Amino acid sequence: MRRSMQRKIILDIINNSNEHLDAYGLYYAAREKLSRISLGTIYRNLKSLVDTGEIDVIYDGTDKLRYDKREDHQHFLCTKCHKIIDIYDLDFKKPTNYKDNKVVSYKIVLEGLCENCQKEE
Amino acid sequence: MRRSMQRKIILDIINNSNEHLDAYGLYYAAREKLSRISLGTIYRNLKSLVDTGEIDVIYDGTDKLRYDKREDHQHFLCTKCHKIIDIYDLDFKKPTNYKDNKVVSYKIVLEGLCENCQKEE
DNA sequence: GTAACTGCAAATCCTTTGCTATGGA
DNA sequence: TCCATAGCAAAGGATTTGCAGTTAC
Repeated sequence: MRRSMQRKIILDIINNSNEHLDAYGLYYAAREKLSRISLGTIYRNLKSLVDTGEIDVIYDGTDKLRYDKREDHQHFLCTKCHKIIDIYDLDFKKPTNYKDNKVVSYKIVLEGLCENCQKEE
Repeated sequence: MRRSMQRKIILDIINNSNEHLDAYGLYYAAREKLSRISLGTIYRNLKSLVDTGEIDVIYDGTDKLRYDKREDHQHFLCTKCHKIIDIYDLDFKKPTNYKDNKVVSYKIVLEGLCENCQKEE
C-alpha cells in the first residue's frame, strides 16, 4: 500500500482530532490542506484505513459513521446532541471467549446526557 | 402515535426473531404478512420505533444498520461473517456517570471470530 | 370526522465505481 | 518505469419525502 499524500492527510486529521468526524467532515477538513482532494478519495482511503486497522469506526446513533484514531479507549455518546467523548479509564476485563466464539476486541459505549444537555433539560 | 397494522407487524417481527435484520430484511419478512407494505413505511416505522425506544439499533461493521428487540443484553459480532449473537450474561456494572455526563444505558459489543469462522481459518 | 399513517413514486443523499491521468517507490 | 492511487463525474443504492387515499381512534 502506497502512502499517498492524500492518505497521510486523512490519517493525520483523524489522529490529531478528537471530534470523531464523519466522511463529509473529513472531506472539508482535508480540503483545507489540499483543495483538490475528492470525496471518492476520502471514501476509498477511509475504507482501506479501517480494513488495515489503522483507524476505527463509531456509529453515533443517527445515520452516520464516524471515524476515530486507533487507541485503546471507549466512548460516551450523548443521545441528545450526539457528542462523543473519549473514555480512557473504564474498568472492563476483556473475556477471551464467549461460549465457543473467540473474542479479539470489544467496544463499549456509555449513553446518556452530556453535561451541556443536562443543563438544558 | 397510532398503532397501525404495519407498525405492529414490524415490531412483532423484531421481537420474535433473533436474526437482527436490516431494513430490507424486515421489508421482505413483513411482505410475507402484508404483501402491499412499502419500504417507505418500513423506514418511517423503524425510525419512530427507535425514537420511542421500542427497539434498538446495532451497527454490524459493514455499512448496514440492523434492528433488535429492546432487552437488557449485549452482542458478540463476528468480524468475518458479521453474524451477531445475543449475550445475556455479561458482567458489567453500569456507572451512574462519567465525569459530569449522566449515563443512562450502555452497549457492549464483543468482536472476534464465531465458532464457524474459526473452523474455516 | 379527522389527523395520522399508508402506498407509491420521485427526489435526495451518501457511497461506490469506471476511466484516464498522476505520482510514489 | 509502472502500478497503485487520484480526480472527476456518472452510477448505484439506501433512505426520505410529497401527495392522494386510507384507517385508527
